[in-house]
Amino acid sequence: MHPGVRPLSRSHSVRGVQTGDMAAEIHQSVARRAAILRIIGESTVRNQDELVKVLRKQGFDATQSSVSRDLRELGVAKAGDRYILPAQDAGAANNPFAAVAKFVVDIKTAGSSLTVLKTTTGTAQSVAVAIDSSDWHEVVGTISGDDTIFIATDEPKDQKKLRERLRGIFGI
Amino acid sequence: MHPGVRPLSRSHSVRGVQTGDMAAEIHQSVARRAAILRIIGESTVRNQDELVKVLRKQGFDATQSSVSRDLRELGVAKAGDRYILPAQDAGAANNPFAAVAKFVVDIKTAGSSLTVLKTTTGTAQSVAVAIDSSDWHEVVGTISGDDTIFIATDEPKDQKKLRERLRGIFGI
DNA sequence: ACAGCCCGTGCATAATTATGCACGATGCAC
DNA sequence: GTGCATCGTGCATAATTATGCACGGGCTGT
Repeated sequence: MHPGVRPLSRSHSVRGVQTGDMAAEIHQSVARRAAILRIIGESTVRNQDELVKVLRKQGFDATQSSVSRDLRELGVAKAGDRYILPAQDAGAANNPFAAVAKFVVDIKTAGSSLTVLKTTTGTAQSVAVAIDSSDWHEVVGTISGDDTIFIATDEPKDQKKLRERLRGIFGI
Repeated sequence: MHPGVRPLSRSHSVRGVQTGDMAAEIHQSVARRAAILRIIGESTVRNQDELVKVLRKQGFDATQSSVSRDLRELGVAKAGDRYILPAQDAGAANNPFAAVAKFVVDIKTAGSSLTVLKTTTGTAQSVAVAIDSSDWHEVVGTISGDDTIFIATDEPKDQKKLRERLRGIFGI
């Protein structure tokens, strides 16, 4: 057993959570950044100290410096006295998933190399094109049918990384 | 004569300027704010001191504090290391065609009621969903296969109108 | 076991931005 | 003319944000 597996096991036993939450714990800053986007989208945030406090209420401990780095990484802007989310208009223009994300209904894995997406009928190909155009280096290949897409990755960590990314994109 | 008029007269006699420039002089901050928007739109501005310098080169004398107030008033945002203009186009965020337009390869008509779209393989359904979501009142109904979409309209003028609109959207 | 690499983080503080205060200019009413 | 209100401005500095540095954790290879 690798030492890295132990926190995983402890987390499992204390919280009784499922695999999805354990993955979220491994990628702490990923979860925190998602929370930041949500907080800013839902309320007015005027400065980083305020954001630090709101994050703490949601279980994230981070200092102003980490938050500054997060905001920079996320492309969040400050207009006058409040933070605003990255412009969705420009993002949508370059975001291949903007109009096809809604077609994805489920994400599963098969073994350690295959990720399976279920879509609404007849839309798999469009979603697959968006995935292909993203050129993720973890992805070895994709194949799509009518409502199902298979995405092959090499190592287990690649599959895990891909799954987290897809969850973020499709909100599943 | 009011004492306040004297500097104006002196300015006129010394510079030989015209009414336009006198108006610009009266509304100094209005012109400066327009210049700020132009500068930010044309180049990368990283901090307010830099903007003060560029403004000075264009004939505007203002300190960092005035510029800060201008930017606040103009709704200019700072994202990471640069200033960005206020979002001009929120409409694109709601554009259902943003990511599927590229799938359409041809537009034809059949008779006076049918418009036929050809798409890349497997993507017709996604494009049809975007068309349905637009709720154009000229459209009676749509049906899609793998790479073909039929759009029914009632009168010839409706078909013509639809075709022009689709040409505009898909650039064909 | 170790060393090396990479990444995220907090601390301290440099850099940047915002703002309180006082002032000058302008317009208006008397 | 004066007095008052409003506005924009600069100066000084408070508030906010960004970043250099050191550290710890995780991962990989030997």
